[in-house]
Amino acid sequence: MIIDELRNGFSAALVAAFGPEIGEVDPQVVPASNPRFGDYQSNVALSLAKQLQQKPRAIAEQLIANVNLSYFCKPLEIAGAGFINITLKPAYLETQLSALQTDPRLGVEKAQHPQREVVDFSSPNIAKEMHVGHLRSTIIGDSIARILEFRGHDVLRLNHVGDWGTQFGMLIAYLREVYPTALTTADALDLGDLVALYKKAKARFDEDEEFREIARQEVVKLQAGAEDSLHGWRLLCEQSRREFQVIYDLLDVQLTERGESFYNPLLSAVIDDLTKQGLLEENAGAKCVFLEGFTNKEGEPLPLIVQKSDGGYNYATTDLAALRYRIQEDGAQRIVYVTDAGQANHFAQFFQVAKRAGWLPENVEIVHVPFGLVLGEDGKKIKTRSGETVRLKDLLAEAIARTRADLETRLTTEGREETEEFIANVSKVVGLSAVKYADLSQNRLTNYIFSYDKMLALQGNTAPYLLYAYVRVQGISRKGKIDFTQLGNSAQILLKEETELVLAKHILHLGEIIAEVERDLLPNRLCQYLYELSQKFNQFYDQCPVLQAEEPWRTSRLMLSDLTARTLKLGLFLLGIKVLERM
RNA sequence: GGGGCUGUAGCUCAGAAGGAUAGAGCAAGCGCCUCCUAAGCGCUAGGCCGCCGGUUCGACUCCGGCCAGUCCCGCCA
Repeated sequence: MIIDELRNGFSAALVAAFGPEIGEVDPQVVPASNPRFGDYQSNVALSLAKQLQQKPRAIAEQLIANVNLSYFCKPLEIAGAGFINITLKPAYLETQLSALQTDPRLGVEKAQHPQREVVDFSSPNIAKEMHVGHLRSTIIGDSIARILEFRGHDVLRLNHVGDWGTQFGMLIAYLREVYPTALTTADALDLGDLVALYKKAKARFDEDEEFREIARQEVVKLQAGAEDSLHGWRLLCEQSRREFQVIYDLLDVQLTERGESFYNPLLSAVIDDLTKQGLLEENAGAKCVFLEGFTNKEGEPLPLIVQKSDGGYNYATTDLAALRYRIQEDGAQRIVYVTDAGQANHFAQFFQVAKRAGWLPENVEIVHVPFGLVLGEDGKKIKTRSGETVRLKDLLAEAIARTRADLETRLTTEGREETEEFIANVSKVVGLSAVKYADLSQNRLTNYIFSYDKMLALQGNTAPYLLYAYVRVQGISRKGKIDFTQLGNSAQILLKEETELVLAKHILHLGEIIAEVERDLLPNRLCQYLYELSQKFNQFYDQCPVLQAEEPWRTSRLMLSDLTARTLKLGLFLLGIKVLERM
């Protein structure tokens, strides 16, 4: 990457000017804070002033005298208090861009040390419908997985579905009573009815002591492997799985299902090992590990319960077992959990227990990637008009339907005729892209206000705006009957106009952005980059005729347009978004 | 009571491993289609970066305290 080359150049200059011990300091090369300061800047002279007992500008001068970057940078300039401004030579940019012409990775390097990484995301519950709460985990998790995969990591995408535990005892016990066929015959009930029965079962569980006991017995039967219970359970899982798959197919998300039940045989070993470590204590009949740094209202240490007083295990036990399995059997070097921010406490707690139990080798990193809630336009938790949780299926269908309505209106006003197939496809791609992009383009830590009108808007930082920029490039190739792959190896990119230079420089930043997203796991940075790319392309498109330009500018501009489109396509792919040729 | 996250323009949000006058979009106002889709581009206006202190040559960014919102806090996940 260009920035690495600059860093190396500055580090060498630091050694040459001030000796090897100074060579260790960070050369502080960053993208310029403002275009009028050039392309990059180094702030190292300011921070060295005290240590070297010299004025920043004097340090900067000595540095510049020792920097050897003239083969691709214009003469370095000192500005302000001692900033060193760096501007790249257009000829160098032209060469770099030409090199991208044949590079399918568009300059994005592979990770130097590829790792085995687990991304745990989506995680819906069996016998319930996916709702808006699963939206962010699914979309953000998928994008993170795509980016890690593209960087060359060996990624295991795990769907830790809720397919075990108390709620199943409850549901099965209730079905035995009111609708036993559901436990013996596949698809006896549709999922909507199942969800309704689940709610009734829950209500019954909460108020009926006798039923509670029956439900508990059912959990014990299930965990012990009783065939009739297992059979019913499998039917429920099978049905839910198919429903989930409809959504995953629609969203183009790949996942390996490995639910909570998978870890059932490993739970007792967690308890045994914790006992051996001397971490386990019994309190009011429950087995727990008392935590450091977590206290209750009275200031006493808070426990993490790993075995309930009735002998059953809970999610903390499962999460610990899963963590061990992923490290020992999957060989994970990094485990990323994409769940809502409300679970931050839980993760901090079970991470602590895993650490204290010695289950976390030095080279393994575990990280919770939290995200905020999805809110309605009133700023409150999103609900349907009748106050129900919004089903994901309905939410996506609505986005597609609204896109279709917008599209049809536009076709009418523009007098365009399009086939049903075209309309259906554009509506689907734009609608789904809009939902994904609206989510991803926001810093995931904050709550996010869900608005169809905003996400489907044709202007601003939205999916339709980016898709339109891509479509514009394809429009050029259609109109001019250009095959971008046949522009010829000898063709040169020439950067003359300001908008061409600005666009070119932006294209060359992709690698830096991807590296940043990989480090911080913040896909909104990539969205920001792609939005700016689209803006810069539109400015170029406005200022510079392409097809009508004289050679060699015509070919150069065609190449620049194609590079923009390929960068957009790749970037959007990493967000899980498809492009369109026309819209 | 403890803890997490958030607080930046009227609205929705960027920016935070410290760096030069704080950025977009929407909404408002004004321009630009004989020319590759105007689903676009340009211009104008709009800010005690929640408050108070501290560290630093330099703080929206780091630290401490306070205020507000929100979520979580022993046998649900």
